[in-house]
Amino acid sequence: MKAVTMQDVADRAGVSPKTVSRVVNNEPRVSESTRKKIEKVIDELSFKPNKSAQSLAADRSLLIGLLYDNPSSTYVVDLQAGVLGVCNKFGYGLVIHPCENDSPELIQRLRELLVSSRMDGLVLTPPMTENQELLDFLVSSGTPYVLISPLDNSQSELSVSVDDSVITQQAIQSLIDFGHRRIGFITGLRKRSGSEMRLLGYQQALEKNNISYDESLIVQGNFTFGSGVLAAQELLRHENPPTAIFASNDYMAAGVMKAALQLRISIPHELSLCGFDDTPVAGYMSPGLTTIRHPLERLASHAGELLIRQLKKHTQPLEVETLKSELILRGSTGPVNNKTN
Amino acid sequence: MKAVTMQDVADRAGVSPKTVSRVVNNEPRVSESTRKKIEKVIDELSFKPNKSAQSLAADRSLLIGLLYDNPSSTYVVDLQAGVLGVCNKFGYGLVIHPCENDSPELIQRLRELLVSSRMDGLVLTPPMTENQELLDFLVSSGTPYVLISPLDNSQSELSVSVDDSVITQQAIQSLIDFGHRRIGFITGLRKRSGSEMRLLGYQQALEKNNISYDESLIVQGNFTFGSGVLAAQELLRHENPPTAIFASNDYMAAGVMKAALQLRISIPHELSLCGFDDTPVAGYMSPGLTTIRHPLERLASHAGELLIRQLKKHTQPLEVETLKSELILRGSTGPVNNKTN
DNA sequence: GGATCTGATGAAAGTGCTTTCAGTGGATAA
DNA sequence: TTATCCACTGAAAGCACTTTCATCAGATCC
Repeated sequence: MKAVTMQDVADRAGVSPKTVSRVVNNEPRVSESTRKKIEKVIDELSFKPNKSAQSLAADRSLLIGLLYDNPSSTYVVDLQAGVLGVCNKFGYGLVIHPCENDSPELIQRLRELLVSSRMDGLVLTPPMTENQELLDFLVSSGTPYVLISPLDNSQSELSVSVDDSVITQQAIQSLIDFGHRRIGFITGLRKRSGSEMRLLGYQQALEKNNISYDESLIVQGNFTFGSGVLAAQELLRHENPPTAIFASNDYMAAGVMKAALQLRISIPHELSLCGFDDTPVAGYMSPGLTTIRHPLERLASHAGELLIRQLKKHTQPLEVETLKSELILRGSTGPVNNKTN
Repeated sequence: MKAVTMQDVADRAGVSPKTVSRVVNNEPRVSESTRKKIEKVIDELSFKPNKSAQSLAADRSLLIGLLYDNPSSTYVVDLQAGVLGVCNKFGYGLVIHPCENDSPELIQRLRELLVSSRMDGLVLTPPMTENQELLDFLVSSGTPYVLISPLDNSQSELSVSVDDSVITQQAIQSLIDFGHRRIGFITGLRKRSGSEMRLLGYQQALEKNNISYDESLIVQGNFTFGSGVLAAQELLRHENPPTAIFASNDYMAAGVMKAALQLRISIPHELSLCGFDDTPVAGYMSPGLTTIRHPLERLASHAGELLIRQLKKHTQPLEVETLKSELILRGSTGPVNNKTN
C-alpha cells in the first residue's frame, strides 16, 4: 500500500512535479487544460499530498490551534466541531489546547506548543480573547489569530462575534412581556466582557420599558452552580423579591432552581427563570429551562475559515454571514402570578 | 527567530547530526559521555526537533487519533484530556475524530483521515470498540490501535478497561443495603457491551442477596433523556412498582426524575434513583443524583500511553495500574420509605 | 521585424530529519 | 600475536514536497 506521490502524478500527467504542486496549491499560472488534466490524474490515483513534506518544504505546519478555557464541555465540543469542520475542508489539522487563562505559565506553555507544533495560526475563545498579555505575545511572535468574542467587536477582520447584549435584552423583554417588572440578575465573573454585555442588555431592556434599575436586584455570581444557589438565596430573601431571575449561565440557573426548591418557591408559578448557554442541563431540568443558545459551532467554523483564508495565499476572502443567537423558551418562564400581587 | 536545527546542535557539540538524532530518539549505542554532552547543548539551545522533518524522514506522523461517538460532551472532553496529556508527554500530536459508528461512511472517512493525517495509531472508544468491521479494517490496513472498553477484556495488551458490571453490582448493593428489594433497571442500548455489563452487575447483586430477578422491572432505554422518562413511567405505573430505579446513564436518570415529579413521587423518600457517568447534570439536579464515575481521564491516558509505547521503539513497557470506578452517593438514594409497606 | 513582455512550465536546490551502511578503535578470543 | 567482535560514530543518500530561477513560445509593441 505504497503512497502515491506527486512525482507519480507528474509522470502520469506528463508534466513536472512543480506543475502538479501548482495545481494542488491552487496557484495561478497554470493553463486550464493542464490543470484539468492534472486534476483528473489526481482523482484517478486519489493522490493526497504528504502533509509532512508540505510542511517541511513550505515551512508551515498546516495546523491551527484552538485555545479554550471553559468549564462547559458542551461549549468546548461545539467549538471543536466547528473548527474541525473547516480544518477538514481546507486540509488543515487541528491542535486542541485546553488551558488556564489565569495561569502564570499560560504563555510559556503556549510558546512551547508553538515551537513544537509550529501552528500556523490560532483561534482564541473567551476569556483568552481578553488576555492582553497573551494577545501581545501572539502579535510579537507573529502568530496570526482570530477571536471568537462576545463583544460586537467589528473592529477588525480578526474576530467573529455575537453580541451578548442584544440577545439578553430580548430575553429580558420576554420576561417583561410576561408581566415581570422586578427581575433579578445574576452576573458572571465581572471582568469578562461577556458578563458585562449581558448586564448591559438587561439594563437596556429595563430602560426601554421604563423600569427603574434597582441595584439590589443585581447579584454577583461566578458561573458555578454553587454561586447560583447563593445568589438566588440572596435574591429570594430580598424584602421585595423579584418575580423573575435571569442567570448569566445555565449552571447558575440550575443553582437558582435548587434554591427555589429549598425555599418552596415554585417555578414558573412563583418565579420565572432564564439561563444562558442552552447546555444539556437546561433540557433535563424540571421544568425545562428557558435559556439562550449561541450558534457556537457556526461561530467557530466561521472563525476557523477566517483564519485559514488568511493563511492561505490563493483564496478568496470569506463572505460574512450574520450569526444569530436564539432565545429558547421552555417551562421555567411564564406570566407573573397575580395572587402574589 | 530562526529555528535551531539538529545540525546546529551537532556543530556545537562537535558530533554528527546522526548522533544527535540518536540522543533525541533515545537510541542505544551512544556513550554516556557524548549523550550528556549533547543533552547539554540541546538544553542550551533549547532545541526542539522539527516534527515535519521527523515525520517525513522516518515515515511516521507522530500523530495519534482519538475516535469517539458519544453524545456526552463531558465524556468526550475527559477522554481528550487524558490522551492529550500523554501526547504532550511523548511529543505526539492528537487528532480528534468525532464520528458516527452507525454511518456507512465511517470506514471511508477514516480511510481518508488515515491517508491525509497519516496517524501512527488510534485510540478507540465505545461503541467503535465493538465495531468488528472497523477493527478488521484497521488490522488489514496495519494501523495499530488500543481500545478503551467496558468489558474486562484483558484478552490483549490492546485494551484498557474497567468492568462496568463490578461497579454496577456495588451500586445495586448499596440500594439493597438501604432496604430496597424491588429495583427497577433501565438499560442502555442493548447491543452495547457496556449496557450488558451493567445489567449483568444488577443481576449478580440480586443473586448475591437472594432477590429473585423480575423481568418486568427491566425496561429498555436508549441513553436519552426522553427514553428515561418513558421507561420511568412504565416502571412507576407497574402494579407493584419498584422502590428504587437504576438508570444506565445520568441522562435517563434525569428523565426518571422528571417522570417522578410529574407523578408526584418524591425522590428519595418514595423512590431512590441511581444514574451512571457522573455528568454535571448529576450534581445540578435536586436532589443530587447518586451515580457512578469512571476514571475516564486516566483510562484515556493509560490507553494513550499503551499505544505510544507500542509505537516507539526504544521505550519500556508500561506498568499496569488498576483503575477503579467510584460510586458517588448523593441525595437521590436513601432508605426505603416504610410507610408504603 | 526585432525587441520586449507575459503566461506557462520545468530543473535544481533546498527543507531538517532518519536510514543505511561503512568505518574505527579497543576488547576479547584463539 | 592476530583474528574477531562489538560498541560507538559519521557520511551520504534519501523522504515528498516547495522555492527560486531559468527557459521558452507566443503575444504585444513600435
